[in-house]
Amino acid sequence: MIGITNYVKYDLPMTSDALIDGLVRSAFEVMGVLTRLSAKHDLSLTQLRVLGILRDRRVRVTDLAAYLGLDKSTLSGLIDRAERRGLLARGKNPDDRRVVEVSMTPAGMELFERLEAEGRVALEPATGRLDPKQQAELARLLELVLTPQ
Amino acid sequence: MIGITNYVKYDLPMTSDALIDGLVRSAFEVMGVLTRLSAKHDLSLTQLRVLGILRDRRVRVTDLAAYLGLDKSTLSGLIDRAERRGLLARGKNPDDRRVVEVSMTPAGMELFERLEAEGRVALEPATGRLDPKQQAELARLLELVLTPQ
DNA sequence: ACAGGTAGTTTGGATTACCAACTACCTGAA
DNA sequence: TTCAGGTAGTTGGTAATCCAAACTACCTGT
Repeated sequence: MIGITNYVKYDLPMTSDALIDGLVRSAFEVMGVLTRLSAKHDLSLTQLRVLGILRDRRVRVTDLAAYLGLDKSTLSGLIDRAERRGLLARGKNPDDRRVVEVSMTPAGMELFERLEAEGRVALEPATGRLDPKQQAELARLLELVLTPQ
Repeated sequence: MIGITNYVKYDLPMTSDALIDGLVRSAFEVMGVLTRLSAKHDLSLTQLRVLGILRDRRVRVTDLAAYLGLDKSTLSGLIDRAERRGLLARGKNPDDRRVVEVSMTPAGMELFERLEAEGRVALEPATGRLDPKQQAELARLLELVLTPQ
């Protein structure tokens, strides 16, 4: 039994607490920055995220909901408000008239690009603590962690 | 003018898009995991965060609000609900009777520890894509990025 | 042609968040 | 000692976010 226990123990992928802790803390840090940034422009974090997704795409509501892990009904209201502000537009799909395709307006694009630039500046104090080589290494490791499979 | 432009350009701390992108994407990834985890136990992300903060501390409402970047009134309701569920407790400070100190109950502690373990498992697919050496390196770089100054 | 399924919206309710106003309490200066 | 002004937290009002269930409009296969 002891042998089996040890086998299982050493066979387990032992992720260090430090890594989990770092990932969670950096997540909260980044979300804090993005939340403050969005709030400054009267956007919610989810709205910002939607803008980011629609940046170079035109997406149907169902796909947007699936991607964000939200209910379609949640998106309805969110899109309503963004449309009223002129940031997003609803479009019909001629092949299937049930489908609503959401896309960015020029105003939405402009706002998103401004937010993006401000985000870069806001994260600078953090990223600036690494030298270029470390930045590249961190980017590489995050890419690895994020890549499915 | 060209000279000045170039000077400014090269003097700027140029953070690569890849790093910003990685940080933001990993933040959303981690928040997604934590959100699903919290939801499974009928907690909000903020409640989970409060539990994490109170894990080994007893904190006054004002400090909690400042730390989370939220209004005190937001905390009032959140603490109400958590108290009603038996996860948190309000305590009086004898030195200053205006102060309310929030602390975790044993039930809150137990729930948080369960969440913590589940979080480790939920993040395993991501962290498991790195070998132990890479995990340590990523943890080190994140620590650097997160450390003020 | 129509039964059953899919895409979105609407409605209702809980939570989260803010601000402003309020209560209770503390502190320092007269 | 007193009391004016400040601080800690709560309450009430409003808006946004989110979900689930019910609904409308539309598509698809038999």
